[in-house]
This record gives sequence, structure tokens and C-alpha cells, in this order.
Amino acid sequence: MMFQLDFRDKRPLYEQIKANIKELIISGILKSDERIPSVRELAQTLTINPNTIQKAYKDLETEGLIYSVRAKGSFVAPFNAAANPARLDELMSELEKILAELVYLNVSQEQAIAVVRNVYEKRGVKARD
Amino acid sequence: MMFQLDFRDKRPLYEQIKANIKELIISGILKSDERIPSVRELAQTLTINPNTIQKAYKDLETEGLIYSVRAKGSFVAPFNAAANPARLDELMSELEKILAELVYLNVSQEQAIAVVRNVYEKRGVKARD
Amino acid sequence: MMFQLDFRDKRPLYEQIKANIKELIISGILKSDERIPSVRELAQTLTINPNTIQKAYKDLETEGLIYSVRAKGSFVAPFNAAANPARLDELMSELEKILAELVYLNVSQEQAIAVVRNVYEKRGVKARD
Amino acid sequence: MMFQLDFRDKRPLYEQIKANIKELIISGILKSDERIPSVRELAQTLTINPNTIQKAYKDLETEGLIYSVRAKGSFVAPFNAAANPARLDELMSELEKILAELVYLNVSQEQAIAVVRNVYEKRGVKARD
DNA sequence: GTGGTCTAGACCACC
DNA sequence: GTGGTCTAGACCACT
Repeated sequence: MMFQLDFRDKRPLYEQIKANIKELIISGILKSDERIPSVRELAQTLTINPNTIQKAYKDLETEGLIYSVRAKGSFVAPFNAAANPARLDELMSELEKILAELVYLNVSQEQAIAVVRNVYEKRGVKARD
Repeated sequence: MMFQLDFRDKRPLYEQIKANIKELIISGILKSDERIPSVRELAQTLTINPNTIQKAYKDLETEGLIYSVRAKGSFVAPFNAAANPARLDELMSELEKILAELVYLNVSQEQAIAVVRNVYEKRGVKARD
Repeated sequence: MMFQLDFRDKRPLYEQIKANIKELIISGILKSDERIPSVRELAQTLTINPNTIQKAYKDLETEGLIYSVRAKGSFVAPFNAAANPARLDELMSELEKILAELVYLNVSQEQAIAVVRNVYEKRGVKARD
Repeated sequence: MMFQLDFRDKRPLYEQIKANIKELIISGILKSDERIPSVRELAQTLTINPNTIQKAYKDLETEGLIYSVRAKGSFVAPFNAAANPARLDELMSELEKILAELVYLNVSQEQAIAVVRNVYEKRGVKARD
């Protein structure tokens, strides 16, 4: 489980960490109940302050993507479709916003659908534990 | 041309202003070369500082969505497909990220494509100047 | 003698007018002692305020590029190399600044010299009445 | 890293600041990833308002010459040839304009080329990070 | 301490 | 009246 931080990125470091871990989870690289590095481990690996990792993990836990067991570590949460309908609404709204701008930029419906098919082909058949 | 600011929103005010005006432009409500409110006018309407509007307008201008003429006012920029290849890349990348998360949340490809068709139906045939 | 103004240009209108007339003179399209449009004529052609033209002409006269004869009109000044050594210094300084940035952007000396040759080829042999 | 502002200069202060820092970068005095003074530091040194520096830095960042890291400071961006094709076009166009006027002022092609060679000799072999 | 955002109030150039 | 620039002083998020 490795990723790098971009210190020139405008986003806060903890946002980058969240985004990276989230990507590892939704791409299926990290499986359900798999252990992820402890706060201290990751802080050392990335050479940043543990507080920053702490904040990222806490956020991910609130979002239902990971869970922590005291004295054991943090783990990938098993997928639960019903867990966050709010997140789904949010994504749909973002999706519509992006599509609207694509329409404005003269991207054809066919091109847009092609992107959808492409993503589903790449990620759709991945195993989910 | 009216919209409201949400002072509880965590985003900077000028970002909200940008987003609102952008939406008015890409939705076709504001037409090419149509005049938008002056910096002072809008500041008064929204009861915020003119500098904040100024910043939003300046940003929108560098993004190619509006143009400002000294002593005349600010106007919607005529659409220019070739103007913003970078923005298109950015949008495509965002699109893929959202779709990836939708895959993870078990949204079917058919549902995703339905959203695309829906947006194109609603906005695709709008007149452009 | 025609040119167009770009109202979206950030420069003041009178600067654009100056630049256009200057280009017509240095490119040899307007010859020495040739008459240029009166303030009123040009103002009407461009549909802008005569004061703006007035200011442009006054500036050009100060720079030695045109001269005005009361009740006759304005004319292209005959070329006089010794007239503005200051302008030459200014140009040389600008030239060096641009070249310095080209160096930084990895443009080769050969490319730069090619541009020089190209311009001289195009404009060098033009007749100067 | 020192320079002075000319308060009689007609250009905005932030433009002067930008020009000065740009010169330090393209001349190689400031190296890649080298830290430049913080907004507040420089404001104090020049005895002007921090907002003015902020604006200059922001502009330099969008031009790709520096990058800023929150809570860390601002730094010289590593050179990226592909980053700025638009700027190159702009410079070339300016170069041609200046050369055209030099032709008009009877500066010989040889003299112009000599200037080019001179600049490349002075700056061409500087180290880049 | 750093960059980023915001306000209030001011002056300038342009048309 | 319009956009553009500048100051002074303030608060916030981040590390």
C-alpha cells in the first residue's frame, strides 16, 4: 500500500491522504477487512505529522470506508450499499454538473457514453472480496 | 440574473459566485456578449464587498467564460471550443473518478448511461447565441 | 487606411489606435507626408469618441511619427533616424528582455536568429519613398 | 534576493514585483525549488501591503514560475518546457514587432543578430538546477 | 508562521 | 459609472 503526497497540491495533505486511500478501496486493491497501516506507520512512511493521518482516518471512518479497532489497527469496512445514500446523491449531483459542462464544451453524447462504458469495463468486473 | 449566496457554505464566497455565474452561462440562460451586472451592482445586490466580486470576475475572465471592458462592463464570452483543452482534460478526469466510485457503490452501467442521456436531453439542444 | 478596434482588448482604445497607425507607418503602407484621416473622420469610422482619437494623434505627434497642420489635417512624418535615440534604447532593452526569456524557455540561438532573418527578409527591402 | 520598487513607475506595484522576480528566475539567480520570501516578509521589506505581494505571487503561480505551499512558503517552480506554449507564441509575436520597428529605424540585420548572440552568450550557459 | 480569504474604504484611468 | 489597483486590518485553515 503505497502512494505519494504532492506538497505542491493545493488540497490539504489530509485530503490527499483520504483520496488516495479511497481510490485504493474503490479500485479493489484493498479488500474488505484488510488491515491498513497504523497512523504512526503511515506518518513515518510519508514523513508527515501523525495528526494529519489521524484526521484523514477519522474522516474516512465517518464516511464509513474504514473502521478502527482499538489496539488492533484500522481496517477496510465491508461494502454496504445502504450505508450512504447521501454520498450517492452527492455523486449524482456532481455527475450532472460535469456532464452539463461537457455539453457546453460540445462534447457529444456518444463520447460521454463511451467514457462511461470504458470505466465500467475497466473496473466493473473486479472482484469484491 | 439572480442567485443567492450561502454564507454557511465552506467554500469562499468568490467560488460560489463563480459557480453560480458559470451555471448561468453553461445552461444557456446568459447568452454570448450579454452584459452581466457590474462589479458594484452585484456587490450591492449580494451585500458583499465589491473586491470579492472583482476577484470572481477576474477568475472567470482568465477561464475564458466572460470578458470585461473598462468603463463598459462585463460580458459573457462567445463560446470558443478550442479555447480550453486543459479544462476538458480536467473534466474527463473528474468524470472518471466519479464513475469509478459509482461502480464501487453498485450503480449499474445502465443507470449511469441513463443519467448521461437525461442531461443531454435537457441541455443538449439549447441555442448557443 | 483601415483597421479595427478590439473592445475586449485590455489596452486603452487610444493605445490600440496608436499601435495600429504605427504599424501602418513602419510597415511602409503609409508613406512620408501622406495624409491620414482627420480626427473626426476616424472617430466616425470607428464609432468612438473624437477625444480618444485626439489623444492618440497627440501622442503620435509627440513621438515624432506624425505631424499636424492646422486646418489641413495630419500627415506621416518623414523618417528621421536621429530623431529618437531614446526610442532605440528602449527597443534594445525590450529586445534583450524578450531574448532572455526565450533563453529560459530553451529556444535555441539558431531559432532566434532565424526569426530575425525572417523579419528582415519580409520588411527589410520595402521602399522608403 | 533583493530589488527595489519604483513608486513613480506607472505600472502597478504587483507588476513590478512580478517582473523583478521573473528576472531573478530566468536569469538563474533563483534556482528550482529555492524558497522565496514569504508574503509577509517581502511586504515588510518593500514596505507595502501584503495583499499586493499575494497578488503578484498568485499571478506568478498561474504563469507556472513559482508554486506556493500552504503553511510552508513559496518556491521557484522547476522548469517545464511543455508548460507554456502560449507564452512562447506571445514572446515570438512581441519579438517580431520589435524587430519590425528596428527595421524601420534603419538598424541593420547584422546589428540585430549581434544583440541576439550577445544575450545568448551571457545567459545561455547558465546552470538549470 | 504561512498562504488564502474577506471587508471597508480609497484613488485612478478610461470613456 | 466602470473596471483596476492599493491599503489597512482582520480571520481562518493548515502544519
